Amino acid sequence: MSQPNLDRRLEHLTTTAKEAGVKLTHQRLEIFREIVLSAEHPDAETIFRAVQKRVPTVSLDTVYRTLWKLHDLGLVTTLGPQRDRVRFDANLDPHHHYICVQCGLVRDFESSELDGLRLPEAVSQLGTIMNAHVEVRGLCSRCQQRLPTQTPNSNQQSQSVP
Amino acid sequence: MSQPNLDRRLEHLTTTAKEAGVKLTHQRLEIFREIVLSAEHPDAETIFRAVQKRVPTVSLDTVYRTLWKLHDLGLVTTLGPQRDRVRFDANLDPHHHYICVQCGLVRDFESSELDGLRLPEAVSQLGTIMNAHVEVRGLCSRCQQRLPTQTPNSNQQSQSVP
DNA sequence: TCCTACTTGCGTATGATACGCAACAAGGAA
DNA sequence: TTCCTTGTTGCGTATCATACGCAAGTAGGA
Repeated sequence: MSQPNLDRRLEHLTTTAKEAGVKLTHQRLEIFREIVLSAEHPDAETIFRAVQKRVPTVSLDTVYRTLWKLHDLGLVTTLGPQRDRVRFDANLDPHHHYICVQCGLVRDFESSELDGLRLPEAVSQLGTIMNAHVEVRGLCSRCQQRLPTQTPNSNQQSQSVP
Repeated sequence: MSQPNLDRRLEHLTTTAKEAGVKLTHQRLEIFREIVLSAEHPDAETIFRAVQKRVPTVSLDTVYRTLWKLHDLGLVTTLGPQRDRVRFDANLDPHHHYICVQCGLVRDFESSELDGLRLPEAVSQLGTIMNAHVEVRGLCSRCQQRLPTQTPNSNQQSQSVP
């Protein structure tokens, strides 16, 4: 990520934090910088080690809490099923996934149109391609109903991609 | 899943197991049935509880081992990053993921063509749609090089979708 | 500069997952 | 059918990621 881009992200962080009444501590800044600058989708442990070099007293727990805080603020997202364990799938036919961000429900759906996706050139330069599928995230109808007359905020993010 | 479909899957299991010299124990049969019959992409714990009703002495550990065994045989796949912790992603722009099944490396790639995916009707009946992205799995070039002159077998599966 | 609510770090708890080992059973051989 | 051999199971326990409670600390508005 380029410097002006980083600056823009940091500005966004500042604004969002202020709006939410969240304090911008040294630790949080460093953790955010680390994840923004990384192209690796690092996990908490990795971020911890990186940040530790510049803030030796930071604790792993703070990294975890900060990451979920950033997540709640909509500043980062997670890969794969949320806060969840590995799940197994016996469906070997081509299919795609719908994942509820609230309860973790996963449903398959089929689409011959999507099965035949044409991937950009760039992808094949990363390595071999074993398969490709679409992952859709949203709030399942059951969870929608359960939500009282509550502001569609607090814990679900409403931004873009995983 | 329908009965004839289940039968077909069980037959496939039998064949594959025999070829691999893997024994078909009562436990394994029940665990496989359970996961094949479920539309929920259950995790190990869930499968364990279900199987336990019919095989009270089964252990959770056996469920784990069986699931990974089935996985190694190419009979089931996992959702999201493999055998891995949750990973964080700071990239909020529309993008897609390339995931190495060997080392867990994740790379983003962009494609305006893929960004504008048209999802089938059926999906919107499952719930709201917050976002959709493509997940590609394969063996990254680095892992390809590392692999000695080894049969492309053992631990990577080469079948279809997550 | 002062206050106060939000944060941090630490110790520890929890929860998922895996490993070693001895008892055990699948399934081919006799 | 009975007998072996080898892969499996269950158990106890280890490991690893992640989260929580609390007292000390600090950001940032008054």
